[in-house]
Amino acid sequence: MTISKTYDPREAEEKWYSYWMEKKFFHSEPDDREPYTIVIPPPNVTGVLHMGHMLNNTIQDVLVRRARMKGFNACWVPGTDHASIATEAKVVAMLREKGISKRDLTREQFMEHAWEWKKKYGGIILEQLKKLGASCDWERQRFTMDPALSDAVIDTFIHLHKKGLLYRSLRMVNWDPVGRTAVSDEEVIRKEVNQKLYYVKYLVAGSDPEAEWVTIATTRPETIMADTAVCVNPSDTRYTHLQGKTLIVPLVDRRIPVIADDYVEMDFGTGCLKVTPAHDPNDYELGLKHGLEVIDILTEDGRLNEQARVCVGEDRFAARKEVARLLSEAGLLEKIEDYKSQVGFSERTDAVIEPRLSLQWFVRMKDLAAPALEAVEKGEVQLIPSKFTATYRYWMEHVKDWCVSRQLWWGQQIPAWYDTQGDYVIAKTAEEAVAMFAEKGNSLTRNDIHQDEDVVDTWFSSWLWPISVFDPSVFGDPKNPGNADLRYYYPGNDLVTAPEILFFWVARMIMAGLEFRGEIPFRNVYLTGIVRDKQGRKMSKSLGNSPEPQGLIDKYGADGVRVGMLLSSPAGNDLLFDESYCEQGRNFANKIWNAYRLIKGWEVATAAGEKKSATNGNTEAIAWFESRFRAELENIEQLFAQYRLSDALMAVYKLVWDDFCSWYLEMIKPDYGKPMDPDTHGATIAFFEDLLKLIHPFMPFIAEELWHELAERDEKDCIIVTAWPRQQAFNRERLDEMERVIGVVSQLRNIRNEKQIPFKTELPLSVRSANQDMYRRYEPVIRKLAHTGPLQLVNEQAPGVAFLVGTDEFFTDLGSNIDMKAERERMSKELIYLQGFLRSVQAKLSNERFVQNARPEVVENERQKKADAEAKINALEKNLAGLE
RNA sequence: GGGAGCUUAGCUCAGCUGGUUCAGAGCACCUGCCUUACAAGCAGGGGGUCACUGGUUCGAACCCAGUAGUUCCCACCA
Repeated sequence: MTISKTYDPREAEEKWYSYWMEKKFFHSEPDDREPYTIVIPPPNVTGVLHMGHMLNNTIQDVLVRRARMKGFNACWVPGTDHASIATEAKVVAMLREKGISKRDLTREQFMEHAWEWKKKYGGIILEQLKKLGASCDWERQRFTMDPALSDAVIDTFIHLHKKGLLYRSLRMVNWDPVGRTAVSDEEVIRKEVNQKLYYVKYLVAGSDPEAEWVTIATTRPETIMADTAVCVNPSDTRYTHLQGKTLIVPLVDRRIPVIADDYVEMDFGTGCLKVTPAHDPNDYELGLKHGLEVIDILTEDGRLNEQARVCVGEDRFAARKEVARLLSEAGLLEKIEDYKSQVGFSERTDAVIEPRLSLQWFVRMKDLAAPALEAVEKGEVQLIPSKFTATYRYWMEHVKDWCVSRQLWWGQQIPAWYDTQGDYVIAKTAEEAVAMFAEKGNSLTRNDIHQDEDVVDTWFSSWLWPISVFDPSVFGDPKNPGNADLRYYYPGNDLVTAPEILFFWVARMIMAGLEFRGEIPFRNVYLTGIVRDKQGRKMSKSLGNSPEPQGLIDKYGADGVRVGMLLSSPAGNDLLFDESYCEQGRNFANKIWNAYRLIKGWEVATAAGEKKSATNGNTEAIAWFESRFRAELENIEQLFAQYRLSDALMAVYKLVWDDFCSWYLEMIKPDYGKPMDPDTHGATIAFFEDLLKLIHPFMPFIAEELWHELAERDEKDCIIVTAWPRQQAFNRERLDEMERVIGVVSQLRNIRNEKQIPFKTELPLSVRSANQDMYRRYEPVIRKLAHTGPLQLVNEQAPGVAFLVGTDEFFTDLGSNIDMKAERERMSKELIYLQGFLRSVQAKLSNERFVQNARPEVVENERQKKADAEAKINALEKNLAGLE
C-alpha cells in the first residue's frame, strides 16, 4: 500500500468528528472526577462564523481537549444568544421583503415569524463550529430564549425589584432610532465625526431687530425649534446685559428666556448655549434646574414631529440641512465652520444615537459592582492578561445604572403589570399580579391590567448564562433535580472572550454570579485579541477584508487553520491575520504525516542478532529523546499554566519538527533496505504516540487519524480521551551530552557547506578532550549524521581543520582541500573575539565592587566563564601555531 | 481632556527577580541540495545603536524621569 506524500485533511476531519460524536466523547455528566467547565460566549443566533469566532473557539477547544486528556470531566457548553435588537432588525427586514410591516402584526404573530426565522437560520454558526473541530457537548446546547432560561430571566428581574435594585424612571436615555428602542450606555459607540458648527442669530425680543441679537454655535440646528432657553455663564461680562431678557427662537418665533449657569464654558463657540431639554442630556439637567419647558420635536424613528412646526415629517439629518437653509434665507445664519466631535452610534444598528426622554427600567449597579470588583481585585476571578484589571476597576468604580428595557418584542417581556391608572406591580403571571393589586387594596380583574410591552436587554439574559445553562431555575429550586449539574459544574474554570465585551458581559456575569448564586461564575477570563488584517484594520464585513472561514478550512484543513489562528496570538494581543500562518499550520500537519510515513515504512527485524540497539547509537538516541521530551513537557505545562497557548504550540512544533524529525529520526533511521531493531522501533512508536498527545489539543484531526494508524485500537481507544503524558524526571546530563554531539555534527555540516564537500564523502574526525569516553559512546551517531570515519581519540593536535565544541577540540583532515590562509583567518577572528570576551570577564572580576555586591553564584559563574575562555584561547592558540 | 499599554531582526512577537557567550523564536530572505518520510522538504547562512535623551547601579533590553511615535479604554464642551 502506498501512502500519500501529503496529508489530506478532508476525509479524516469528517470521519473523526462524527466518530467522536457517535461515541459521545464530547458529552459530560457529573461523576466523581473533577469537572472542567467552559461555557461558550454564545454567538448571535443569526450570525455567521467570522475570524473572531475562529480564534475564540480554537482557544476554547484547545483548553477543553487538554483538560479532557488530563482526566478532568470536561464540559464545554455551546449555545446561542437571541440578540434582541440585531435579530429583531433582521426579522423586520425579512418581513418587509415579504411586504409585511411589523406594525400590522400582533405581538404573537410577530413572535411566530421570529421563531420561524430562528429555526431556519439559528443553527448555522454552530454547524460551522463543528467543522473547526469544536468539542462542545452538543447535548447541552442552550439558547438564551429557551423557555426555562427565559423563566430565569423573569425570576431575576423580580428578585432585583424586591431587593430594590430595579426601578422605573423617566430619564434621558440613548435612543436608537433605527432599532426604535432604548439602549444602554455600553451599547453606544463613540466615534469622531466631521461635523459643521452653525452660528445662528437669536434676536432679542422687544428691541430693534436689526440692533440686538446673540449668536449661538450649534451642531444641531434642527433642534432649535425645541429650544426653551439660552444659557450664558453668569460671570461672562459680554452677556451680563442680556440676563433676564427674552430671545426669539428663529423660524418659530417662540419667546425664550436667557438664563445663567456655570455649566456654560465661556470660551467655547460664542459662549452662548441654546438649551434643548428634550434632546440633550445636559440641557435636560439644566432644564430641571431652571424649571424649563420640555418640547420634544422628534419621533421614535428620528423624524421631526408636529411640535417642530418646521420640516415636519423629515428625517433629522435632512432637517438639519433644511433648517440651515431656512436660517440662511432668513439672514439668521452667520457662518458655518467645520468641526470635529464625538458622536454616539448604536452598537447594533450603527444608527446615530438620539438622547430621548422616556420611561425605562433601570438596574441600580453600585451595590452589584462592588463585590464584582472585589472578586477580581482579590484574584478570585483572574483576568488574563492582567493588564485589563485596571480598566475593569475603572469601569466598576464609575458604573452607571443600567437601562434594561428595550422597546422590542424579541426577548423576555418585562413582568410589570399596570392598571389603568398606570400603577404597577412586578409579578411572574397575570394571576399573581391581580393578587398583588388586591393586596394593595386595588381590586381588579385580569382584564383590567396589562403587561409592560417592552422586553429586557439581551445582556440581562446573557449575564445569567454560566448559571442558566446548567440550572435554569438559577436560584437553585430544591424541587428541580437539575441543580445537581449546577452544583457540579459551577463555577466554571475558564471563560474565553474578546476584551470588547469585558463590561457588557464579563463584568455583569460576575455580578450576576455573586448576586444570584453567591459565587463567582468562573475563575479565569482569557481575553483574546481582535483579529485584524495585515494592515492592522479590524476585520469586518463592510471592509470585505475577512476571509471566509470555511474557505480557509477547505484550503488548509481545520488543523492548519487552528494552528494558523494560534501561532501569533498571545492573550490580549491583537492578531494580524495572514493566510500564511494557516499555510504554516498545513505544512506542520504534513510534516507530522511524513514522520508517520517514515515510521510506517520500517521493516522490523525479528532475527535475534538484530535486536540490540546498543552498537548503532540508538540507545543514546532513545535515552536522549526520552529526556528531551520530558524536559519540553515540563516547559509546555508551564506555558499552559500561564495561558501562553501560542508559545505552547510553538514548543510542540519545535519538539516535533526539530528534535524528533530532524534529529531523533535521522539518528535512528536504518540504512536503506536494512530492518529496524524491535527495541528502537517500540521506543519510537511510543515517542510518536506521546507527541501526538501533545499535538491533539491543537490539531485534533491529524492526531486522531495517526493515533489509529500507528496501532490497532479498541473502539474507545481514541486520542481524544487518552491520558495526557505524565511529567517525569529527566536526565540533564543526557541532554548536555547530546547538545555537544549536535554541536559536532553542525560544525561538520558547516565545514562541508563551506568547502563544498558532498555528504557522500567521508570525513575523518579526531577529538582531543577530557570527555573522550563520552564521544566514543556517541560515535555511531556522529558517524551517521555527519558521515565521518571512525572517531580517533588523540592527545595532541591533529592535522586538518580544527574546531571547538565547548572546550573539546576536533580535527578533520581534508587533505589538500584546505585553504590554510582562510583557516588561519577564521581562527584568528574567533581568537580575537574570545580575547575580548575574556577581558570583559576579567574586568568584572577585578572590580572589587562587583565581587562584593553581586550574588555569589553570579560571581562564581563569571569565574567559570573566565576559565572556559582561557581554555578555549589556549586551544585555539596552539592550533593556530600548528597551522604555521 | 483623563487613564492604560506598546516601541527588540524585513514581518509577527518572546525575553521572568537587572547578571549564563543575552540580544532570541517563528516566518520571510540568501546559498547549496529533487539524499530511497516530507521541495508543503533537507543542510547551512546573513540580518538588530533593544524608539530617543538623561539618570540609578559594579552591571540596564529590563529600574526611574523626560521626549517622540503608536494602540486601546474612558469622558456631556454645545
